Amino acid sequence: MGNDQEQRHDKPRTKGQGTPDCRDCRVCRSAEWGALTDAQWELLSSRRVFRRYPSGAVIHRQGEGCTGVFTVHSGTVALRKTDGMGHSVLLRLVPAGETFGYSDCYAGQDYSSSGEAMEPSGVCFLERKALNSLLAANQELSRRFQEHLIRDYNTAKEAILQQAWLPVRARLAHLLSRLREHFGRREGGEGTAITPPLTRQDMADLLGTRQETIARTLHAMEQDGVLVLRGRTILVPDLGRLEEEHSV
Amino acid sequence: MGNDQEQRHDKPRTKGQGTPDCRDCRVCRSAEWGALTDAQWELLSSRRVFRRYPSGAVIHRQGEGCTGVFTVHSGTVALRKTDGMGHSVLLRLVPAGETFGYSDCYAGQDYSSSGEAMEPSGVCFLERKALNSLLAANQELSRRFQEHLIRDYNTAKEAILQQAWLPVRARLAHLLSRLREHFGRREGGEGTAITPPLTRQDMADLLGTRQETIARTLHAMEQDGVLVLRGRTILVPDLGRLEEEHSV
DNA sequence: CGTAACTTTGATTTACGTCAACTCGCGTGG
DNA sequence: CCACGCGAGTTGACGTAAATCAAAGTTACG
Repeated sequence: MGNDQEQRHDKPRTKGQGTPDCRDCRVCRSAEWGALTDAQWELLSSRRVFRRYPSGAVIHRQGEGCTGVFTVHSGTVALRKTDGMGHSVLLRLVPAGETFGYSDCYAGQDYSSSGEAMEPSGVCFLERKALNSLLAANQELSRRFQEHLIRDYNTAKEAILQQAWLPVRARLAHLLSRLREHFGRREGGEGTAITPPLTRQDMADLLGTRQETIARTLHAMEQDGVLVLRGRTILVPDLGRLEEEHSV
Repeated sequence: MGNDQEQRHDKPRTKGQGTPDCRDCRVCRSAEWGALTDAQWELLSSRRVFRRYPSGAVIHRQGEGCTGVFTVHSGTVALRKTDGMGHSVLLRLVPAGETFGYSDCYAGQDYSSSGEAMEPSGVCFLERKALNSLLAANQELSRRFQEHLIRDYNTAKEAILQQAWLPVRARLAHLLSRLREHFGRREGGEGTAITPPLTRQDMADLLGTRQETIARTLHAMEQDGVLVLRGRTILVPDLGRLEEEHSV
């Protein structure tokens, strides 16, 4: 049993083609890396390796020795954790601009999860050694990474509480609310359209449930007028209505 | 609905009586604090506040502004996270020697969980300000705390995976294996006795299930010869047998 | 334009939650 | 010293959310 997570483990295509110039890279310059001085930024630029991954490609594999950190330049990456029996969950989605692999890298442990591209993505890789020298040289960089780590930890703790107490429907509503932040856009008429790069299976893996349950719950919510399904995009007429489904 | 978690919130007795001398304190000198120089140790000693808590007392409350970190000197503390609807889980147990509250303190956020004594416990408190100056002065201290944080984060990620895929029985077996590390002692005859300071309700809160389910599952395991129940202590004749129940 | 991946829907099962009764210490106070 | 109450633990009967199994239907893309 277990779902066939191997479906995704294919062709980690590594073309250096179209490497964007780090100098102009606004997206990467934000967040943690914004703490770097110009000189440090030069070092980073010279050591970075840019790679493109097609949708579904594996960026790093759980259990491999951690060799460095990755910053998402474009697209979306998911971190998948698998146990010894073929079960897996998606721990989180990494949107463009965010860095992942930090905690494994800092602790010097093997990757504790796999990274996979949810859509065609561009990712910058920075070797562990280079990261460490930047961290040693820049206190502020270190501080920012640690705060990011704490946010992720807090999110994980929230997830544990929710998984223990909330039914699938409430967790799904919560997920959609969060997905809206990155994948939602206001529709003129009325309401918000959310188009995450996720299959039903992916949503199930995020919530620790099954794809059939996601389909059914989504349709139940449509019946209740909370949302409208249009292929892979989910239309939410009233966000307040969606949020009533959780938190309270 | 919700379980009556208020049952515990009583008498945070604060007597300075019997404050142990930090100078000789082996238990606190270990772990993260072992990184301190003698001078820094003096500072720590002078700023620390020692408090005793009876079983069930609340040490800090989720949602309150984080004022500092706590190091368990003796006894055991549990970190409980509650949502807006009276539901709660135990995120982790903090055994003697370990420090808690670090991540909230570092991020400068409110306590993200409550700390409660599971048995009569002695706890040292260190103000945020003092911690920060120690962290600023001692790179190694900072490193150790960050590594502790990463371990906790990894544990949380494991818990998410387990909660999603493992049935209660397997999670319970896993819990007992971990409890053995701190609360187990070898019995002469044959086997290991585990006596954690936990009620059935506490175990349920650790696994995200109900007390009745814990009782039933424990008895089912006894039927199957995996363990023997003797009041609050759990006798495990064959640890290998217990571990077969999970991981595989 | 055909095949594989994804989605939906239905029927059935099951692990676990819920509700409720009853027992067993254990400490408190009459 | 016994009665009482209360929290912890156990056990049974029952309900149900969600998993499982199975089979269409649909979309996407080589």
